Amino acid sequence: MSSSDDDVPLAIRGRPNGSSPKSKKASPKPKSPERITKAMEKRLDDEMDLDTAGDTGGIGITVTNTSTRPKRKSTKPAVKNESSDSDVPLTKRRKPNGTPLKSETDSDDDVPLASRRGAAAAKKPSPKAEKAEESDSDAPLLTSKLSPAAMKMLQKEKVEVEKKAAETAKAIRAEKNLPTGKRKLDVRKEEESDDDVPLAGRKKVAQKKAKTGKTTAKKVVKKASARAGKGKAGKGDGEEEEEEAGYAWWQEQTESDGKTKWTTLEHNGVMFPPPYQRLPRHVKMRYDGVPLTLPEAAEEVAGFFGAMLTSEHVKNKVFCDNFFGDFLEVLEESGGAQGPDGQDVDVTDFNKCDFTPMFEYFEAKREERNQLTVQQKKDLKAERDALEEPYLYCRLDGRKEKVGNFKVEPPGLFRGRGEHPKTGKLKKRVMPEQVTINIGEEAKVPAPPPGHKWKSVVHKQDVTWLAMWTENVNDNVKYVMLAATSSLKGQSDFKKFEKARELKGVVDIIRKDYERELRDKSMVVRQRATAMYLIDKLALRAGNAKGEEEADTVGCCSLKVSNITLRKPNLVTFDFLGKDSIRYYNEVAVDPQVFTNLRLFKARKDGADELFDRITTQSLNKHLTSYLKGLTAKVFRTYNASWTMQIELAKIPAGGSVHDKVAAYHLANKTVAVLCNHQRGVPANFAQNMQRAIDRVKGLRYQKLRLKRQIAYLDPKRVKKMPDYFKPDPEIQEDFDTWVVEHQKLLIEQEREKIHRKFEKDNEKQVSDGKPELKEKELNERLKALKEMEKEFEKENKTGKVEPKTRSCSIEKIEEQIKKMDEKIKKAEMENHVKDENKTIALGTSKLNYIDPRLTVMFCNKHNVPLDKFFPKTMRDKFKWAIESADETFEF
DNA sequence: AATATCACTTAGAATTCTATAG
DNA sequence: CTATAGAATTCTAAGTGATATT
Repeated sequence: MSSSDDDVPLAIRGRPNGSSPKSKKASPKPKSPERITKAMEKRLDDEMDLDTAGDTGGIGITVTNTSTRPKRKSTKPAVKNESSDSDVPLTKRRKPNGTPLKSETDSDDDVPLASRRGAAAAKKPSPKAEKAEESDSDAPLLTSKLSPAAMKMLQKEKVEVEKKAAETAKAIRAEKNLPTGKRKLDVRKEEESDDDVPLAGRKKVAQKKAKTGKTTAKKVVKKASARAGKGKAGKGDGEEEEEEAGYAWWQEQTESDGKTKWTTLEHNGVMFPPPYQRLPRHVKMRYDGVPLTLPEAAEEVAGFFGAMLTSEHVKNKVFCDNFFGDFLEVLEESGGAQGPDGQDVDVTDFNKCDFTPMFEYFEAKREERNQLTVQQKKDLKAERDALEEPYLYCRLDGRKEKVGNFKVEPPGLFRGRGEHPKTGKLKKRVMPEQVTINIGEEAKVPAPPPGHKWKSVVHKQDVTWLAMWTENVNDNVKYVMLAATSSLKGQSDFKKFEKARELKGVVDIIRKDYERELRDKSMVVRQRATAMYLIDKLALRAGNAKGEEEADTVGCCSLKVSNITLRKPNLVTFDFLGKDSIRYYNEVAVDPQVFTNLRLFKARKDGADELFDRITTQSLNKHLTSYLKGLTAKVFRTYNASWTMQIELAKIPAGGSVHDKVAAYHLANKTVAVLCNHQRGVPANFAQNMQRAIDRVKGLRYQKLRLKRQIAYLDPKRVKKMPDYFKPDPEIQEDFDTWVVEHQKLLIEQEREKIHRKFEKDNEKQVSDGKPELKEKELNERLKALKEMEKEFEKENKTGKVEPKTRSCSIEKIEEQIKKMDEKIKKAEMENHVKDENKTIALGTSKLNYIDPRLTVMFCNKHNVPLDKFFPKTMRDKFKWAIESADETFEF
């Protein structure tokens, strides 16, 4: 059983000397020397800074010694019983957020599909980590998991990809009549001037014009016909449609100064959550077995926890402590708890609290809601929709635009990810008095709820938010902004991808520069070059400094010494918690100079010290800006993701079914997701579902065998002629005789249920038709079929033959059926395999944020695949600009 | 220069909807 | 038709990076 679970609940880390809540950690003096000498590099070899453990061949993992583990590791939970976690079903295991050592690895795995790579899988540190390791062969990573030969292939491929990138860059510059020289000054100037074109490159405009002309024309036709068809549907009809169609900003060439986001803005403010409704009197939490009567405010907070009893959060000590602390505070403020006789009860011990009555009440409520008829549900929904209606849209510069999160976040318990020190704290109800409204000067200010007023009303035209408040747990600002489908968001999305495409034009120079600077004498330069290398090759995030009161996670610039392990000759193991406390685990063969540098940066530091102690994200970004205005570390992620996608998509051959194309696209998508380390938790009952799916396929194989056995029945000579053909598929051969009996029982059982259900239904019908109920006799009559089945199975098991049900059944027809069955089996098996492979990989994030949507449009056009195979409704809305401006010729 | 503030994008989990296998 | 699995959507936390402040 995974011991990684044990890492979840940790004691709250005390914050020394009441530093200001938001202060970022004070950067200590750099420990690394300012200049690097040859001697220092030489000396590295004499120092014991490398892990010498392990034979070279192995993926054997070096266990970092305890002193270099992050603090987080060494802080052991005060109370922790090992056994409690082992009760958690496999499938509910939490992802390993705790940077477990390899040795803590779960040896038992989530029921794997047959094809699991043996040794490698067994050694994996955790399911999460596995993903990182299992990087697809196409991922631009040099993963040491692979055989030396495969590694070489990979390396070669990576080189190819970069070569291609360099060629592209040169081509771009050549097109601009620029020298292809190294002097970046020239390039920089050009890029900068180019950047003044706010949207697409000027050259593209003409091309786009032509394209969009087409679509516009089409639309006009459609609209006209729609109007004609509707006839007298309404006079404002045409106008309405114009409204809904939205603003095709990508067809305009208007330049904005990039500062002003709007000139007029009207909206209806925000929607507050409904007020708290008290629980029925009989629903009470218990304290030491005694039902408590709580004041309204305290009851609400208790309910927040009570509703979560099945969540993983309640197993987290920090979460419980934080909740309980805040609960007690509210309880005291609101007057305290009473027992059944009205006596005061002093609540002090979390462990004496029992929230199950509340939990059960909420569950019952939910079930009740579930039981409503379809119509009732519809009515309820309509009611809700009517309430939301006023907030759905705003009017920005006269245009109707969709608003995103117009609902004020309801109170609840803060669900911080990973080891967030504040997780579980009470998120208080937001009052109108805390909300600032941003709206046009001319516009009518939305009325605050009766008896309340807004904190303030502002008219900031340089921002896009409509309303704002500060949340109480982390003092973070929450904004109400437009939806992703809005033109404002669309434009900035477009700009993001255009910036990444601009990077194409300079990326080769940047790469040459940092490769050279890997050997620079200056520590600052060398650290910067090394960080650039990691950001570029591994798509690491920038890694801004973080505060004391946040989860302890890192990105590139904030990597700690303990996050990397080095093994000669040039293997680096990255193991750290990144954004959202998602583990990044990767073993990579790096450029030898990078390896040397990392050794140098680690030298004479503690595990908790910063690896890159002389650079910051700001200094790194400042440097990047000198190549290209607006170039920052995050652009590399976008660039590498989209570029990788383009390369992967280009590999997909023409021809084949739509199904094949879809699968191939998803595979390309997966490559990108792995590159970006996008992971997801395995759904609670994944293993169970998987097993069911596998059993279903086995069942199909048996059905296939039965078809063959029909042939055996019709033409017994064949069995002699080709005995192998009549054997069960190899996949079910093992213990077939035992299995098949079990399976047959199951089939009979299923049939029995079916008959029962049918009987009951028929009975209901009889009753509603005013006829007498069916007799028990009738049921028994029907159940006789089961006996028949049983007999047939017995006979089949003896003879290996099945009598066809229908007379007119030719061998040819049966063979046809077998073929169909084979296809069905193959498809189901493929799907199961993919499902298992992707169980921990989140494809959505890269599709939504990193892969230029025009690539998907290009792919669909080129291969004639409907776009909705990849973009669901909301994405099609969000990427409307891409859908209407790209065709099969688009190149990132 | 450090750091605080602000605005915005990116992210996985949780919830709701829906398609389809049974 | 209905239960369920998976897809889609919603929610809000957690990043990045620009700019203001000290």
